Amino acid sequence: MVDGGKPRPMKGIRQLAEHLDISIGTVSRALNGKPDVNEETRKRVLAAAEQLGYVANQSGRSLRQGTTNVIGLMIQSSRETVENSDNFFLTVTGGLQSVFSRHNLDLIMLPCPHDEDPYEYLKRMVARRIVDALILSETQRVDKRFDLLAKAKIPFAALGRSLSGTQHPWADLDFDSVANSAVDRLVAHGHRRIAISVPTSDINLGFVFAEGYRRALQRHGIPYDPALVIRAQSSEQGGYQVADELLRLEDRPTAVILIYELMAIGLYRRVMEAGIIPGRDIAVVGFREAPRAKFLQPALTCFRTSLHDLGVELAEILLSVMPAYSHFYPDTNRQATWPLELVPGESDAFYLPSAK
Amino acid sequence: MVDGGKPRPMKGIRQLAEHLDISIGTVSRALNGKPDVNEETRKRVLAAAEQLGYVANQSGRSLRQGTTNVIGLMIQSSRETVENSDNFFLTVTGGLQSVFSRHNLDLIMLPCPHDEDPYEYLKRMVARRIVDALILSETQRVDKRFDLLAKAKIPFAALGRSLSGTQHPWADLDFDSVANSAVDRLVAHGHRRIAISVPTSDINLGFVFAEGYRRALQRHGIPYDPALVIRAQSSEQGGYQVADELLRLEDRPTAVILIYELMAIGLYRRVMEAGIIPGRDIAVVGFREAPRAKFLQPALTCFRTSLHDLGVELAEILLSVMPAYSHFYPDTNRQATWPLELVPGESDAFYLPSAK
DNA sequence: ACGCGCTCCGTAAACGTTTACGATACTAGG
DNA sequence: CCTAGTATCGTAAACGTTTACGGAGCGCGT
Repeated sequence: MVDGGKPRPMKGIRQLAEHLDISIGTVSRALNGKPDVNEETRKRVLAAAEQLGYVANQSGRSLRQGTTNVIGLMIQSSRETVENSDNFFLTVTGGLQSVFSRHNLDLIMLPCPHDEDPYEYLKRMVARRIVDALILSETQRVDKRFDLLAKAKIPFAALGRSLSGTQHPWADLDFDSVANSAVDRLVAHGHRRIAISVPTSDINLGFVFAEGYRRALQRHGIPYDPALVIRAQSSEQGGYQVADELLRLEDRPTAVILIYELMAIGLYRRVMEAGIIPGRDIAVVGFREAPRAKFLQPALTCFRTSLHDLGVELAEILLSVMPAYSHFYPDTNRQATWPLELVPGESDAFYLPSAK
Repeated sequence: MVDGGKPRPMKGIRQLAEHLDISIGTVSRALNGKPDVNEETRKRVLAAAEQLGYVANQSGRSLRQGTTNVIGLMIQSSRETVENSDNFFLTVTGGLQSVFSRHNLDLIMLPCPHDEDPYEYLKRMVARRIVDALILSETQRVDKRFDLLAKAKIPFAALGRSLSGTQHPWADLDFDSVANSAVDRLVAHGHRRIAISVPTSDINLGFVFAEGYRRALQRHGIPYDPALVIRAQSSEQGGYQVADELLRLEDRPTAVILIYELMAIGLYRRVMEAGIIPGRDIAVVGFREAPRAKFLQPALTCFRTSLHDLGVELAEILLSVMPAYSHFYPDTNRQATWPLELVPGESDAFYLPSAK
């Protein structure tokens, strides 16, 4: 052995260059797949890099080419989110990464602290240029963050819709038609007094959900009663409160649609305390996680989808608005409502006598 | 108005300097609170920076001073994690951030893709120098990642213990004494044949949990039966499978300890299918989330803790091993087992006839 | 022999900061 | 008036990359 074959800690591309006895520029070109470099030397460079464990310093690279190869997913982890979001984000993240990794992009999650204004937090992250592009989640009905990103000219997409940021790219669960189908199904079972739960925050999905519900009622000629739209946290506790509200109503609904399946746990509990059996005395339809719903007693009728695939779609949408990658995804539809599939359970299986 | 008061997009500290008509070095010193700068000019600089919306480019800063002011929390989001971890991470993250933000450190989450080896992923992240320090989670019993970090001389702490990385700093839930207390309580109720669920993966908490269980049995003179230690996913599905296993045993246990409270949903379901009523025919004790457990029917006896405060503790532990911050937390205990508190429910309230 | 094009490689500038160092002005003490 | 000391500021180097540019070597056609 001639000299140090032992991989001592890499300092930078310079060390690698003088170890190979070629210029630093050539090494860089070799590593980055640039055309004008001999295939023979490229192999040597790659081998040496692998052996010495060299990985390009991100700060240097970012500084030079103004790009970080990192995509940020901002999550607010608001109180409500912490209660309800489950592994929603982790699952979507899996889908996102499966696409990003093909382009050597890394995904990081940016959790906005509870006590910081999301807008300010985002502004800070944008200014620090720590990411090349951003994915926003938990979109509000009006959400100033879109204007911020548009003004900063940072590519972005959203996990969820918003009225702000005209025509911004997004992918979102089809809350609208879920509410629609749920009403349809319940009406077909003879129900006409149907309650619905919506989130307490101004998150846009609540509005979309409620609009789908309202539209379905109208289609069936059922009058809209605001008292049946119940705001509650998307948690077991929230489900308990929903049931509480329902029991308090004089003309008690015979069915209820929950925006989050775990709410059913609290709701079941509360109505049973009142001697009411879910699936027999009251119909319940939930949303979003079929495997979980199956284990409730009675099994919750629910809507299922692949959040992973939603992540894939969203990743492609984002890349299609990033100049450096848009040629890979030229004809992408920039706004995707993600379908869900009904999974029948026993929680709404009974028919009201009034139905024929 | 003299000239452009309108904040046009900031290019860098240079623009800011010539706008103020002072040197770039002084601006930098002013912004960073260095001593040798006139208080008067510092005020002017800060005001101008605020007005023009200048924020230091992170790449430039990182390149120069070799520090990023970012802490990474690596999460693996393995299949099992996605099923079970819930908002565990988001809640702990809140605690972490409440400490980090005091030091102007940002926390990002690094989700390792399912199809990538965690070790390789971590190596990549370390080499790219995207973070100053790292927090590992979902620690395996033997976990090579600790050696990697030690070798790379990157400050780190772990959310969870491991046998690797001798004396590495960590904070962890006290799985040991939870299992202990659960057994104590069940034995006091007259149970002697007590099953326990552990994770399917090699995550260390499963071993710790099982050890506490085993130790408690020994203390009570109850023989250890390996058939009663049931490996299952920490999910509703897993709970269902646990119940399945229990029902298949010839000498059926009268009590079961679950490592994750949502497993109770599946377990309840399965045993009720067999005509067995939880809380009457079989005692169930769960773990980790009291507010959720309360809404199960019967309410699950459970152990509660503040994951937020666990995050706070972990953050302080990490900072205490970071040279730049260690003087803030000089006498921190570097290894913290986090206590949990029993929340009695109805799922284990009954006493076996054999108990006096 | 000459010019041209091609392949491959080295040189050096540039990215935006921070910071060591030196320069300047001013104050105080003699 | 001179000097030392202090407060404040400007200058320039350095961090590790990427990349525009030019140069060397070579083959080939005229």
